[in-house]
Amino acid sequence: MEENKSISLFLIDDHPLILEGLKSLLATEPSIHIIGSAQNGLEALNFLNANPTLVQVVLSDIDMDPMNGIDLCTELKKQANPPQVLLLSMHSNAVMVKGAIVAEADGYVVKNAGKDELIKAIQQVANGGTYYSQEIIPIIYAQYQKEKQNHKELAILTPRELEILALIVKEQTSNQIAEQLFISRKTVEVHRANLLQKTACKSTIGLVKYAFKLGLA
Amino acid sequence: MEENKSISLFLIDDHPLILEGLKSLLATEPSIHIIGSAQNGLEALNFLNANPTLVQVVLSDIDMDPMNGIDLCTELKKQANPPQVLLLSMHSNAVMVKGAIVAEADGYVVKNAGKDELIKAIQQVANGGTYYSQEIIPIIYAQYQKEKQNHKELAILTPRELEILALIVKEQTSNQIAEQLFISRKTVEVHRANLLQKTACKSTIGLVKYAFKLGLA
DNA sequence: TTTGGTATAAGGGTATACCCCTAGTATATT
DNA sequence: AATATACTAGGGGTATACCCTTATACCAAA
Repeated sequence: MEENKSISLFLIDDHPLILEGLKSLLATEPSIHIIGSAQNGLEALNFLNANPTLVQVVLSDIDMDPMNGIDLCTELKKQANPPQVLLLSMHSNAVMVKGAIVAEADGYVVKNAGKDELIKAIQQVANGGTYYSQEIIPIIYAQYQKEKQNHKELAILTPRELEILALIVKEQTSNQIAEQLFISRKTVEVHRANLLQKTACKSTIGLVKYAFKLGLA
Repeated sequence: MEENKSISLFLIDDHPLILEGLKSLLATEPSIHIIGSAQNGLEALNFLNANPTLVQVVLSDIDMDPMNGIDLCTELKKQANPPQVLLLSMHSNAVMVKGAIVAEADGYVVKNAGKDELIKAIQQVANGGTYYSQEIIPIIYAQYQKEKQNHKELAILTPRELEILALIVKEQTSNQIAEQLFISRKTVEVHRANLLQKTACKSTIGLVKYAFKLGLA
């Protein structure tokens, strides 16, 4: 079942210029015919829900509002006979790629791919396969490891320690934190000491930087 | 001098898909003919230097490497008879727009503009005019004010104070900073006091947050 | 030439951060 | 029942941060 019939494609991108560009680009490819297009995930979802089984492959940008490409994919894949979803993105952003995988996207193509690669990706997912641009794979892996690391580090800190860290970042002294939490200043100091030890920081300044790095501030 | 002759255009975008898309898009417009294209600023600059007076309008993306669209524009505008430069961007990012203005770009079109708007922009800059997408203007203004504020705050701090702030963020104590800068611990403490006073912070923690906010860390 | 800003330095004082130690209580986990 | 972990709390000590005031030297702008 290579390409006996032409593939029905639905295009989604919030930038009209790119949308029109992709249309022109793919218009010359006989194995693909474009059913329609939308400028955001919500609009696309409405069309696809109203016309099920019409579209084989959905080619969607990720950055959109309302409803980005990943959320659209998640919604589509909940259905009984979902179309194949091929996501397009500007960036080789690992978080996005991870999101795409979680959303069960059938493929992920970066925009600095060529026309040939795009067409190959469309054909591949249309045939029930997957297509992820080669270059993103190492990036996902690295970022994935890093994220795992962050979560592990956060898990070390107890709820109380996180609470106190938050107050430290708010420029509160140990005395103020103690009053606020109805505990002794000494207890706060114990938590501080544990925070320093667990995070391997030399001083409160390190804790603040740590909080920033983990996005707690 | 409306459009007696067709406009010679040079296209630059690092994403082949978008580049090819734009080509297809503009190919149908009789008032414009595409001379050539490049995938980054450096490549474009080389071509344009080798072939001066050939190109009337340069339509360039901003995010590129090596040499982004703004730097390319700056370089081009240094020359005797520079082409008109129309910049394209994904984002209505104020910093970029400001950069474009500083670089003396003749226009700035966001990618969620339509084909008609793009052609209008090209024609307008080809005729010696300028074209900035309507929607970005309020955003520039707001961000511009904010930036001015940031710069004003930064300007308050003397070079020495910035130097010491950087060391504070690196978790150095006053004694360590003093040793490192071959000055007295007391002097460092004076600088700290001035930093706290100028930034209206309560403690070193505030200074660290301040440094983060201003992108110094 | 005076004025103002910057950088330097010092003495003296209090509050805070951080170090060492011990130790009770509650809640899970095994 | 025993063990582990989190949270609580104390005593005692040193280093650091931060507050007050005063003071000198340099340089540039008014």
